[in-house]
Amino acid sequence: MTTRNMEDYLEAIWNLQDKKGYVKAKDIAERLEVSRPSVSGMIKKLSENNYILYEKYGGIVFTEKGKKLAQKIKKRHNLFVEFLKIIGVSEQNAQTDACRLEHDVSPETITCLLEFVEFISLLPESSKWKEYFQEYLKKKDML
Amino acid sequence: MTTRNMEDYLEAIWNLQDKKGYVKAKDIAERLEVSRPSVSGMIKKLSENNYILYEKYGGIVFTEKGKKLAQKIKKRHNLFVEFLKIIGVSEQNAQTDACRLEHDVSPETITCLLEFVEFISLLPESSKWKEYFQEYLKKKDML
DNA sequence: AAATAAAGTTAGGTATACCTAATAAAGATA
DNA sequence: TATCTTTATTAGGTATACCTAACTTTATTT
Repeated sequence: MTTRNMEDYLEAIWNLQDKKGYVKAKDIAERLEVSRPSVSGMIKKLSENNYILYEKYGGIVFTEKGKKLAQKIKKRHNLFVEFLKIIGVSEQNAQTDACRLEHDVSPETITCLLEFVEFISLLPESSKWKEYFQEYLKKKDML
Repeated sequence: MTTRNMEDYLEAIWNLQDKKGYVKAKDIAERLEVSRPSVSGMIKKLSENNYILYEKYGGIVFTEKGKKLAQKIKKRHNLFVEFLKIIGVSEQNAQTDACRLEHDVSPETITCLLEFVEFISLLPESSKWKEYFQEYLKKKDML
């Protein structure tokens, strides 16, 4: 089983891989704001659980299993960010809140949220729901 | 500072208080599916942090501070449940997922979610957004 | 190539939260 | 009231995840 934390590290590694093309323990530490020993420990754990391939002082490479999981986590993260932005949360809070929300949610909720976000995104311009929503918020402000 | 766990216990105590009129450590243990020693430990901690008043082998009473926090947590929980139900999650999953989602979310997200749920709930019947949404899901099913 | 700097690991320790087994207190019943 | 049952606590131990300080390995510079 994967813990919340393993998921966070996998996601961080995925993002670094994506951005820099390689992954250094130091960068993981910086991104997650933890100490380097903490990263060492988690790398060992992820390696033992076959999410990554790793040799001491060497590089980090995803296994198929790890890649699949990392992608899944990343998708879930983006889904939450998208939703949060739809309801008006700022980019920054959307990012940090998504990191917290994305764990331990039932598959049903993921599916529903996905469909809801899709539905909203695909609404025709003419529906104007967003304008209505903003108008609603404005009215509330004035009370 | 309160941890995620303290919040879970406070919420459980609040709900039991509400339902039975009094709170026994045993009931907390059952509701949260933890052992009774775990409950003893948390009761001690909550008491030390002035969220509840407690004496060994005695009853549990909220302080003002504890009451306020418990209410806040409960409201947040209900907000998530409401939202999850709007997007079509079953009552049961909505309840369990809300328990997980309700922690560590930024105030901005709470506000946005609240306003969004309010907005959706107050839409006139004539808006028919729900029908559109269901129709959208049905069409997807058929692909 | 040797010295220095940077990156990674190990050792040892903290905090949270959990558990089982054993013990103590309270409450119910014979 | 004494016994038995239920409930609560303490003792002792596990697992996760974190930290600092000390050490090792790798990489860079001179």
